[in-house]
Amino acid sequence: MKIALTLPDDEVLELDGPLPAAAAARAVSEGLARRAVAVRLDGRVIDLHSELRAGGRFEVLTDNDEDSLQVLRHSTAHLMAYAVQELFPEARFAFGPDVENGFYYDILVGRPFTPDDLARIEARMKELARAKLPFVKTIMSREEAKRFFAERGQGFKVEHIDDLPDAAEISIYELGDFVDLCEGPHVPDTGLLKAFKLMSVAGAYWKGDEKREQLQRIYGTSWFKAKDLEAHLTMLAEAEKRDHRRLGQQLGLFGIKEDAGAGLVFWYPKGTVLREQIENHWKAEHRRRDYQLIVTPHIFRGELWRTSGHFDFYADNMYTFDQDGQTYVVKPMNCPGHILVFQNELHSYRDLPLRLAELGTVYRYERSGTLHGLLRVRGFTQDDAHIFCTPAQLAGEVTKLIDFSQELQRDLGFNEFQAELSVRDPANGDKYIGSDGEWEEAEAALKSAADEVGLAVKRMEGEAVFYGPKIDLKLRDAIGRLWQTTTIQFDFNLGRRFNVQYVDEDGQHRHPYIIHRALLGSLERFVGILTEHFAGEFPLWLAPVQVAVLPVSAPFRDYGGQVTERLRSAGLRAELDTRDEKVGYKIRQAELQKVPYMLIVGSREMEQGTVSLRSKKQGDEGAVGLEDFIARALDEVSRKH
RNA sequence: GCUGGUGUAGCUCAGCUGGUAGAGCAACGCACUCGUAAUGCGUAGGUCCACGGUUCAAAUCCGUGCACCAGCUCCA
Repeated sequence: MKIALTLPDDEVLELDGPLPAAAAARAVSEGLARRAVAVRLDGRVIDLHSELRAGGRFEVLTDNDEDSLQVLRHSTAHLMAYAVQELFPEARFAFGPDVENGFYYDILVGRPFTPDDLARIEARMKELARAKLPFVKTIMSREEAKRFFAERGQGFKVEHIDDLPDAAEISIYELGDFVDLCEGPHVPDTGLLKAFKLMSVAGAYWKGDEKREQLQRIYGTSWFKAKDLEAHLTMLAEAEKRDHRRLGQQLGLFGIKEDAGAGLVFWYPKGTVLREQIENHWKAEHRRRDYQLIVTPHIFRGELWRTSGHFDFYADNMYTFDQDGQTYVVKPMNCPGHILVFQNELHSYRDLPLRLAELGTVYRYERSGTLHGLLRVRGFTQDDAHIFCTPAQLAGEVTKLIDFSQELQRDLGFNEFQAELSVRDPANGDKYIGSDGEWEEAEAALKSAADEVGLAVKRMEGEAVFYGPKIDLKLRDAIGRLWQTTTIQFDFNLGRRFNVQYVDEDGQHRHPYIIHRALLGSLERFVGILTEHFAGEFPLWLAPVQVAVLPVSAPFRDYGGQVTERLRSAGLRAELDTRDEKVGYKIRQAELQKVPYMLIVGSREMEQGTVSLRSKKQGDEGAVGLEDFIARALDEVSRKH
């Protein structure tokens, strides 16, 4: 039989089939075949050993292809499982997929893996890899496969087979003495597995279910080339250096105090300055866009949370207390408060869209294991707003929001964003509040708004919360990581529950649409991200200390004092280092504190009325006039970068 | 919440198999009066996370709780 393969350049290659994919690759090009890792047929990646029985779009994948990395990583997971099986014959294997940057395998063994075990496993993997063992695929019937794994005590595999759809082809892969249930694909042999490293071990549940067995998950990373592995490890080291928890302490920005409680953030003087800059900018930008800023209480009576429905859903996560026979709730959200403000007067359609904004501090009980520095806390300040609008205003408001979000975050140093549109789970319809029509309308508004600002949106089926669809924005930081910040959510729930109304043109009372949104997410989380993004070297307008004035020795303190005072009167945040230390020491301290500018003053400067400028970016820049420096610094502040 | 690890001076950490604690930085004092990433000497500083247990003796071993770290699960 003839098999027609359409190559990426649209050329069609006719071959006698069936034939192994590797042979087809050789027919395309010998050189390419030597570098082949797998092939892609009609979009599906398959391994080189597999027989081609039909034609289609055909592509040979080399180590340059992103899909090849996935194949490599999944194959490394098998190699690891093989090594584990040899060292721990009683091991029972669960899932072992590839993930971003690597792979893991969930394994059940009688005792915890130690770092020492990981070293042994890795060493054994290296030995096995050098043997260039082939990955051999075999198709089995369902019953045969179940019997096979049952005989070997691999209960998870048997259970997995039962979960596979009836139509699924059941295949196993042999790698030396290790046999695994797997649909593939894999690299041809272990010779390609060279640049890998086992990273860590952590607990994980069988099928992600807390009620099922807890397994040990070994994480590893795997690359085609040693230098890629190295680059990855360097990136991880870089991320560690940027860790906001470490920098928060080193730079005197923020921290968490065990005495006060987990997940509760203390903002130290310098961190408070940083936060204040962000808050001031945030407020100014909101006023400019016709938002009205409000302040609402931190605790509300329990009744309000019954009305809002939060008690039903989140009682376990709310901090409550009783006083005078009343239950109070420390607010976990600002919404009910904003609704009360809206309802303070009767609104006309002419008032809409009405935008209420608040830097509202909320508290939520989060499970202890989920807490993480400033990124996941129990008390945080949302940069919150609620927009009350008519159905006709919906799409326009969302467009404005997406624009606003990106503009605000660009001001703060981020330039790349991704968006996700979370919609209903069609299979679980009655979980949601609001009519089909409302959901469709809201979804369309979100989609068209994103389109209008040219933002690509990934549709997340079933990811919406019960009260409405939402669009989330993620930013990409300086070392390529994505962080979710902005969320724009429709709320079909609160308007009804609180019976929020406005008077329309025709005199009828109608429910406005409510959009709930946070652009930065929370100040705590955002400052954590910001700190890692800039590695603590904040742009001048945000830097807690902008200028350090360093007298060369004691006689020049007075002159340094005058310089400092002038800087402060010009609106710059300057500090004078009066310590009895050599100038080299003071410079080092200012460098470690990541102060953008240092002004060194001694006899020369005092005589000429200048300062000697040293910038964090360029080092020694020589003598400059104080007023010239001030002009330059103020300009930099106003440009925000 | 779960699995594993960790908790020692303000900070970063050392302290082997049990014999009541140590370094660097920071702080403070003295000397030096200093020119672009650490001047020298000295002083002070600890409920070894908390509570209970084992032991003649616990920072060290055991239990419980709390906190932190890596993940899992969760995140209005």
